[in-house]
Amino acid sequence: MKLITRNTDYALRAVCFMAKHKGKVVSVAELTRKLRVPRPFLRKILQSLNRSGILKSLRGQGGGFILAKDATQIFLMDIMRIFQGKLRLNDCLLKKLICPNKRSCPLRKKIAKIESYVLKELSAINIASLLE
Amino acid sequence: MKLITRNTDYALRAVCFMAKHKGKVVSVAELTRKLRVPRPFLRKILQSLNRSGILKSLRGQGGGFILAKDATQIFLMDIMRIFQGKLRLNDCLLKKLICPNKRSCPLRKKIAKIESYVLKELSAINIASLLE
DNA sequence: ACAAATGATACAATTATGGTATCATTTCTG
DNA sequence: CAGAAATGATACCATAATTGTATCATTTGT
Ligand code: FES
Ligand code: FES
Repeated sequence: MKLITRNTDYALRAVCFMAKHKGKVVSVAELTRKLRVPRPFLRKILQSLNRSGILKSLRGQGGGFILAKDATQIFLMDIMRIFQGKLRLNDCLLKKLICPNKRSCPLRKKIAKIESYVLKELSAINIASLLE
Repeated sequence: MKLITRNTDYALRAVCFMAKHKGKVVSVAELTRKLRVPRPFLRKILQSLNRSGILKSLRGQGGGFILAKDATQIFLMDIMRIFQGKLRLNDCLLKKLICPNKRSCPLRKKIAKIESYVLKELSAINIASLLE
């Protein structure tokens, strides 16, 4: 069971690279060379990051991508959410067959507690803290 | 991102049912009726639980399955591990491209911490606690 | 005008999940 | 002993999610 999927992974690499070269406009071509990530896939990923406001894009010759905010303001959870959706550990597959009344379902409660912890921790990790 | 997959779910339902009817030998036929789970799939699942020592099976006419241990001694994590493998949140996809030396990789450390928490919590939830 | 970049989007391959089918073996019952 | 009712083992199939590729349109610097 993976917590982080491939596209989140690639996105992280790209964002970290750009954080290390703050202020520089980086093209997909360069990122592909530096990160060894399949180029068309990386493009798609960067476009998502752009739409989500993590990156800004500059079109035309000499264009590329650049961080839209400071590295301390971009969190792991933000990026995960873009590519993996909302973190939902719960959601009760086991409809009422385990617990009599889902209102007070003990399993749901326990899993909800785990979920909120994971969420809190992932939300606290920012890109800047991954560089040093 | 699901924490619990379908087969774990079905397994949980079955085990909970059997825990409620402690001592009774239950056939797949009966479980299928009660849980509304596809029969051949459920068979496969129960056979796994048998091989893993969660259930005992009794073959031949009048046979079926029965819990191999007390419901307080069967933990959510045990069942998850059977169907979903080891919980690995970490494993560094992002090979050395983020962190200079993976020995002291800050991301790995943080994720390892989250993993161990999740593991601990899931390991503490036993079947008996889901019945009441 | 042209080249170099991204935007949008449709399509394809691979893998994981969820599920079915079948035949062999065991055991109870008459 | 014969036959039915159960599981054991295992191969196969279907669907969905993940991981990509390809292509054409648009923007922009020179
Ligand atoms: S197990 Fe789902 S509501 Fe309780
Ligand atoms: S991000 Fe993988 S070793 Fe650090």
